[in-house]
Amino acid sequence: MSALKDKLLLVATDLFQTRGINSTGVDTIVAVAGTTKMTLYKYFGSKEDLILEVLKKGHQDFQNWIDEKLNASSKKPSDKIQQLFDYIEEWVNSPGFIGLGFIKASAEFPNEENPIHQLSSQQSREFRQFISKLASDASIKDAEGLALQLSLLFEGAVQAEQMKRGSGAIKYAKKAAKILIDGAIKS
Amino acid sequence: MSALKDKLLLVATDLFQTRGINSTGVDTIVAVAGTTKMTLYKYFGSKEDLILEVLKKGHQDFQNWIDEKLNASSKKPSDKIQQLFDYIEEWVNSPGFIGLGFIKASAEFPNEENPIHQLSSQQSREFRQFISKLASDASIKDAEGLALQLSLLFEGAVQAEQMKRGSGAIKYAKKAAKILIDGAIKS
DNA sequence: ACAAAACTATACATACCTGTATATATATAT
DNA sequence: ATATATATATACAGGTATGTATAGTTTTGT
Repeated sequence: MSALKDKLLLVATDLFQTRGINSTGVDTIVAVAGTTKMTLYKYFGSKEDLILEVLKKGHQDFQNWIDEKLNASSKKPSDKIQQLFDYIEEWVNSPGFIGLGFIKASAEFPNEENPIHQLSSQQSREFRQFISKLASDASIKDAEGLALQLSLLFEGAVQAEQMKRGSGAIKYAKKAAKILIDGAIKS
Repeated sequence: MSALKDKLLLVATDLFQTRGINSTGVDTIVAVAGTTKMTLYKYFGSKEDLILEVLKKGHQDFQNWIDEKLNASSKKPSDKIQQLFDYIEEWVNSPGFIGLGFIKASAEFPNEENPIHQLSSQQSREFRQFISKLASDASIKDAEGLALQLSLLFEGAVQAEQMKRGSGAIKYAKKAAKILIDGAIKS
């Protein structure tokens, strides 16, 4: 990957999250990245392409991070799901945290036929399935139901944190997750 | 209130939710409302003013609706909080449901100094305080903690439903809410 | 009927947006 | 060294955005 393409993705990710996607023009992106529009349009055919790549990279980075953390800490399935929100909390409270791309993107592109909306929707679904697998590995009966509940807490907390840094939402989301997981294990 | 102003608010509310706020121009709004820009700018000094009024009206309407439902059904505080998600489910599944304005608005205007963001943030806080009062009336100890958790479920479910109608998120949010409320009562 | 208010129609100023055309400069590789 | 790929600089086309200016029409109240 070219250094400039990387820089453009990085800058766009940050600007999209802090100023909004529609409110961030390509002129601003190239100015901050220290390059020109010609270069941006060489690597990304359109602004839509850039947005899609930003979303893909953000989602991959997050999934890889969480995956590594879970694999490094424990091999026991029932531990993994219990630790999920510990790592989410760590991620939310890390200095570089700027939120989740697909939450903002789905709000800014609500039309279900829009490719950006479709990708956002898919990423939300993928993360839910990831939780669902953790749950079913831990022998939880209604794994999908629990996964949906935990994803609501997760997305709600990230949204709250995007809205106001240091909201403390993640702390209570974690407590709620523990209660729901314990309840799902026993039943 | 003038009939045209009302119509403009109604049309703007719908278009903002279904197409996004930044993606909806005032020309589109007046065309759908069947009037002209001159009239829009007579009632609303700017597009920002219109957005703010749309948000205020949407929040008031929702709060009034939920308030009435809760007051009509029961006078017992401990019943009210238990029924909260029943009515939220009814609201989400009602035909005219288009989501919550402040969720989309805070995503589209992430800058904390922006008046639209500030209003969104305030409305989210107000609804959380509303839940908190229900909880403390029901003699729940950590009323604020529970209120935060329930608001995460609520906003997460509405977001999921905005993303994809018929997601079923609210059904599981309701189940989760029941577990969390029962847990908070006993402790 | 007549005056005031409300509303429409239309054109426009100004600014910004995405995307491209053209020409030039700078690395890199063989 | 020389060709090739990479990047810059700049201007501009075409579209759309918000907001206003100006003039005409319709409705309403008395």
